[in-house]
Amino acid sequence: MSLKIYNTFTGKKEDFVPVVPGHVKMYVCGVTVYDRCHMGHARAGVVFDFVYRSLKFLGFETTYVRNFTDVDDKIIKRASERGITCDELVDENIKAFYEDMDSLFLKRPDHEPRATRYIAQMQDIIKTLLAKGLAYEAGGDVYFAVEKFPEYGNLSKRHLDEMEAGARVAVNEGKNNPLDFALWKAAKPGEPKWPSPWGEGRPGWHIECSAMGRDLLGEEFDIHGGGKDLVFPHHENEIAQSQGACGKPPARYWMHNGFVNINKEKMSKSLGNFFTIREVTQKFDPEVVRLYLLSTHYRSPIDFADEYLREAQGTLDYLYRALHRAEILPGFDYNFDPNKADEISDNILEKLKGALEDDFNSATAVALLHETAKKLNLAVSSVKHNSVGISYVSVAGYYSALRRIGDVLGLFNYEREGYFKRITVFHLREIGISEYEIQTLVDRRDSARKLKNFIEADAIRDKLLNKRIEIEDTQFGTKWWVHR
RNA sequence: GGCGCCGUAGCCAAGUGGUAAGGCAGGGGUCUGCAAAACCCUCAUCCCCGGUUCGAAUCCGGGCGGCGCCUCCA
Repeated sequence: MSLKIYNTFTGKKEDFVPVVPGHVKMYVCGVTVYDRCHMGHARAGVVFDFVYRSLKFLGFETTYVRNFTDVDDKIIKRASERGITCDELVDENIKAFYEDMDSLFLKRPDHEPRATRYIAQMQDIIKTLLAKGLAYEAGGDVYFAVEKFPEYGNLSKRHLDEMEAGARVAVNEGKNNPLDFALWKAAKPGEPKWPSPWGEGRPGWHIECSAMGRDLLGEEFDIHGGGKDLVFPHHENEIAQSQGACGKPPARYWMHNGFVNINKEKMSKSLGNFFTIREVTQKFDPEVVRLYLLSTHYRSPIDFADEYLREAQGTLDYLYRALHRAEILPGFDYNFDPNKADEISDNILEKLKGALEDDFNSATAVALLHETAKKLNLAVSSVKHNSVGISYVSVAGYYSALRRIGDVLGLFNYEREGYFKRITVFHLREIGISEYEIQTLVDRRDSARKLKNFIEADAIRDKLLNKRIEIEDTQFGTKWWVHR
């Protein structure tokens, strides 16, 4: 099998054929940096990070571009409300963006262009469009004339006459057609501005992606991604501009991720039902958030609720426990020769490949995570019970396969016991008990058990359980952890 | 009003022509002093009605229900 990608443009899953064999060029719309990122941004970020990791896993060389929109109406408005400059606002939010996205273990794209650094390239495109008669000037503004571009509406599957009938389009006196959109906006007093052949002003929203995509990836690249809400008008307009100027659509495959919902409704600022990334990662480990977001296919909507995150948390605990059990096995070798485990891991990774090639099916990859962890647990317990040499090979095979799946999903970033230490510290502070206190109680219970004083031992266990500390008696001694 | 998506077990969620992945919850076990953890077993015929087909959750038509876009938005 080979990679198949659902293309919004055709509405079908298609065989993926890159412009340059073996090399994928991908452009994903980033954020407008006027505020902190919410879970919707997290989903788009995680989804395309997963796509990026998948492409690499599948053996493609990949060039990934994700932009920042750092000039825009909302930025101007917010900066003036707060009494700071646009630059200050932008810098602050880019910094916050990196804190949030880094916390979610997103790999940095190869290029992260900012719109304001591409003013000249945008103006070049606008000049071309004017020269071709696809755009017109109106009092310092420049608009794209949608009627001059016959393919307009092909991406979002709508037609000009239908949209005009919709009548929800704002009327602007400068425009010939209410659906025409701004390529260049004349500057109002106090706004950021750049000189141009049409007077001082600033670029319209859509033109930046046309300019940056072309500059960094060329006139025709492979994948263009973003949230579903960008299909219209943003990507539709981007195609109009780029194709209008260059003669061909900028990208071959258009990928759009579904929304994050709250109670089945779109999370949005206007509904006031949104959560910022930092609010969520304060309650749940970022890897839990990743695992949850990837447990549903990227095109489907995903409902967001603590209850669901808690389930993902349970799964992540289970996975880390399985890894940990293998790691503490006497004689476990982190540097085990992977060739010896080939048959096992190859088989699993072949399945992973199948899932990724099927339009990046992360949900199936997550299922594979479960299956592999279960087999790892079995292999570990068989080693414990009869120490047959061959089982070590199985342990190594399942262990490395599990980690490999985790890599593609962006999980298991915490080394060895790091994950458990992290959640322990996090929750103990919340519960208000120290590790020392816990260990003292655990030791007292062990003494009681040795004397077969089970009433005392169980009383201590209950006491710990009340503090959400769970006890596990193993052949290697008594372990405890925070029950979440 | 136009366009589009979706409807799989109590819940979450894959599967898009050959007789339903995975997870949570539930039930029954193994292990354990008892637990916990882990493992094993168990738990659906795919919104409704027609049609195409040897065969459909999967294709077509019609309903019903939910959601999204058409305005800034991941």
